[in-house]
Amino acid sequence: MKVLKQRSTCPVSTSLDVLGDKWTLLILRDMVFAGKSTYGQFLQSAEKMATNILADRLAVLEAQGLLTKAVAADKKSKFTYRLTEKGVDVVPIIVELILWGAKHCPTIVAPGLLAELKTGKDAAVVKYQLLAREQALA
Amino acid sequence: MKVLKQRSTCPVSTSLDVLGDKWTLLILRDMVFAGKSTYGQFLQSAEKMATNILADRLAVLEAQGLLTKAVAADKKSKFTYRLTEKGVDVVPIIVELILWGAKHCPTIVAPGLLAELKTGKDAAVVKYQLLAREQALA
DNA sequence: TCTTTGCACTTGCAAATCGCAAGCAAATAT
DNA sequence: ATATTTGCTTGCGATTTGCAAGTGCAAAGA
Repeated sequence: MKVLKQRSTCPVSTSLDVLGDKWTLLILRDMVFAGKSTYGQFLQSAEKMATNILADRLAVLEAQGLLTKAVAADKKSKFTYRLTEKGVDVVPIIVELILWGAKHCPTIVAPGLLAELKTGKDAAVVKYQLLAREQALA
Repeated sequence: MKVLKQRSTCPVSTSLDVLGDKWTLLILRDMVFAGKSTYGQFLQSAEKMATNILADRLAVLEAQGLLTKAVAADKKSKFTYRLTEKGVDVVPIIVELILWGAKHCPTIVAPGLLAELKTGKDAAVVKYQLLAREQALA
């Protein structure tokens, strides 16, 4: 079981203890905005994360209760990762990262999504959280 | 000059290229919510970051245009770091980290701040961004 | 003037983490 | 029976981190 060190009792610090690295939030992004749920799908992202890092981060996220791991419905040799409520709650953080990146860095965002976030951020957050919950039941 | 590698054109990824580590956002937190502006003040935080890491992150943040470095008004041997607009724009990200951490991890938040964020998040974001801009002029 | 103190880093080094390539075992597919 | 897919694990060199100590400069004190 993965144990994380808590550096202080500040909420920003404790959040970063879990989410503060270059890969963890990309996994959650893929689950929320690309509907991904398996190890193989996560590996195919543009950022090309290493297999050992992916395995490690999935274990941490499961240990921290942001996602659950279950045998896939179609294949016994496959696992399906789904977001818990604690995981669904990071959607607002990802949304803010999208907005900041889109504004200040050279990026490519799906134009529909960006417009949606700019005109009604709160509604969009609720929508993607609902979508994520629905996938968790599938 | 610090050069950052961009892993993809996804805005989440590019944001994490700059902000995605355990320390950078703590510096910005200290500037926004604790009014800190000097090397020595950053070192005094509860998380005890190493001096070389702090120097490196300040250089990256300056190179990336999130903050500016200037000789302090009172002492020529001191530097003052101030947020740019690009830096002020990360306030919403920090706010979401506070809310997630406060909800899901054992943390200690100033009760007034937490209530403020929960009852009127957008207003609170605007308020702390204004405060940060005022400090940047001081 | 000479010394001391405070501030902002820099340096050195062991330890931890990362990136990359390869290997492995169980479940399917052919 | 053999090959492929899937989800990891292992090894290892390179990079990054954490910790302690040192450096350079300006201002203050004696």
